[in-house]
Amino acid sequence: MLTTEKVQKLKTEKSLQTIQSEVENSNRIALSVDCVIFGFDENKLKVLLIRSDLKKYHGKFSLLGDLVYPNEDLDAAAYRVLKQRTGLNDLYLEQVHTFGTVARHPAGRVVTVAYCSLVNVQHHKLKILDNDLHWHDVKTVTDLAFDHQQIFDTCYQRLQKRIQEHPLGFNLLPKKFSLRDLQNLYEAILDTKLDRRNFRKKFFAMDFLTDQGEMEQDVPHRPGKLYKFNYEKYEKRKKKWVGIDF
Amino acid sequence: MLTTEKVQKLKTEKSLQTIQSEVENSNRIALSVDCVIFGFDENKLKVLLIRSDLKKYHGKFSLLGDLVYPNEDLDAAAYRVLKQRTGLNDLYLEQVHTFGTVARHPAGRVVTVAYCSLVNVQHHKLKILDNDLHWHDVKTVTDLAFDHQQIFDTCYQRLQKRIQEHPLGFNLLPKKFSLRDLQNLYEAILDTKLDRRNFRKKFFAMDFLTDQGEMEQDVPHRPGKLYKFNYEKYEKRKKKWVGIDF
DNA sequence: GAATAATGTGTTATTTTTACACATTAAACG
DNA sequence: CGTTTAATGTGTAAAAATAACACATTATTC
Repeated sequence: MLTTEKVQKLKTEKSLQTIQSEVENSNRIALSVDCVIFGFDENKLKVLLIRSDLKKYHGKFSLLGDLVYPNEDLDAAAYRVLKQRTGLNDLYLEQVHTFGTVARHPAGRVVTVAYCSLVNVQHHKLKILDNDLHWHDVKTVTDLAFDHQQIFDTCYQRLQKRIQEHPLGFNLLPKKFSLRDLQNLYEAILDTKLDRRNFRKKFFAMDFLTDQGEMEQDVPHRPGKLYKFNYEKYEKRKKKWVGIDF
Repeated sequence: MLTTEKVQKLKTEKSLQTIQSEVENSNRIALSVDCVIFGFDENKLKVLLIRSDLKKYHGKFSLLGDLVYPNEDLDAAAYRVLKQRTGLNDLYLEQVHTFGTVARHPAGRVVTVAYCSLVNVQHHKLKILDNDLHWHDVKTVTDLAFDHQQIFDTCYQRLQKRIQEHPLGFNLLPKKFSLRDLQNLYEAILDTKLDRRNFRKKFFAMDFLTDQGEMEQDVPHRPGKLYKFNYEKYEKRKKKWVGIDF
């Protein structure tokens, strides 16, 4: 693969060949990616799960994962898994954490990199439903296969944190949404109740929502206004967070 | 390594053997850890660097890294590297990000997991100085070997963020420190100037500093009081951050 | 047309953050 | 020893952000 060139071995330096031999099979480890894909539907936060395809974990659910190919970028592997398993592509995907204890996988040493993703359930209908792929209410996620419960918990905590720092939530909503939709989303993700008036004030003050002049349809009560999130405005005004606080 | 048991292959399930074969050599990848170790000295933020031990990057500096052993937990590998290269142990170590583009290492496919660490330069004198191991001012870190510049940048940004959310900074200071020391640390890490009065007010309000009744020694001006960070009090009062803000 | 259930809005009190100035103390220096 | 120097140590007032809280409005349902 690499051109052989004459290299000197100095006291403090190693040749490419030396390193290459260290990178040989004996030191290699299987590497996988696991995707924790959050969605929002019926005012509940959901996560994509499938039946574990490993007999040992028969009946248990697991995250979407697969081995990383030797000639494939890590991030690309995460996108591929998502595409292969769900038919989804073109969405936000963030690396969260790498899990690497020796015994985490029953088939041998497999280090896995967890990715977190947020998709709009309305606009990204699943195209593949193999292995009971389904949206699972995060409130009832327990006892996943492998160490996937730990991975899920880590990603969920990260989501809770990130959602407060960045406008990720809008990826989970339809393009046009009411402020009630938005508040429901935040309440579901943060698992808390928020004051409606202060919530609205907060978001209006940010000034990233544009009034579409449209109203909700088919709601059994006074319809609310529909808004769009203005990414351009957000990008321009993005603030760098400074404030010591713990 | 694993006991062979009779397993049925169902439509949606794989046997351990099937998975094991997938985890075979052809799918394995070399995995390394790289440590970005921050210290603080002479009112400057430093980072531990060594000369790259790879001829191709002769003269360039690099982070402390090594391959992960197949039978070694990922976190353990990071601690081992730190110990082996510097003689240091018993310190805070946090996983930051995993870098996995195909061509990031000239010797072949090597995915690396970056760890970030903060050490007290005063209390953790380096015991090993091979390969020009030294504390390098972060302001002059440029053009590192491999993709280590990117890794360093990522870790530095993470540090800047984490230092504002958690009391990590105290790991970089002597056990007893003046408020000026503390402010210098924050100013160095965040690369900004802070108002002395507001800074003091902030930290006193947190109420995690205990007055040691001692004063600075050998300073060419009015000595300041020395404080200790009270970890117990912090653990009890730790606040969960809630506040949508972006 | 009355009841219902939501949307939509404003004020006040509290807390947090920012900006800013002067007296105090110990060391250094003549 | 007294003066200068360079830092520590403290308080207040304005501004901004947050939290608590109530009532009129609108569309639907019955």
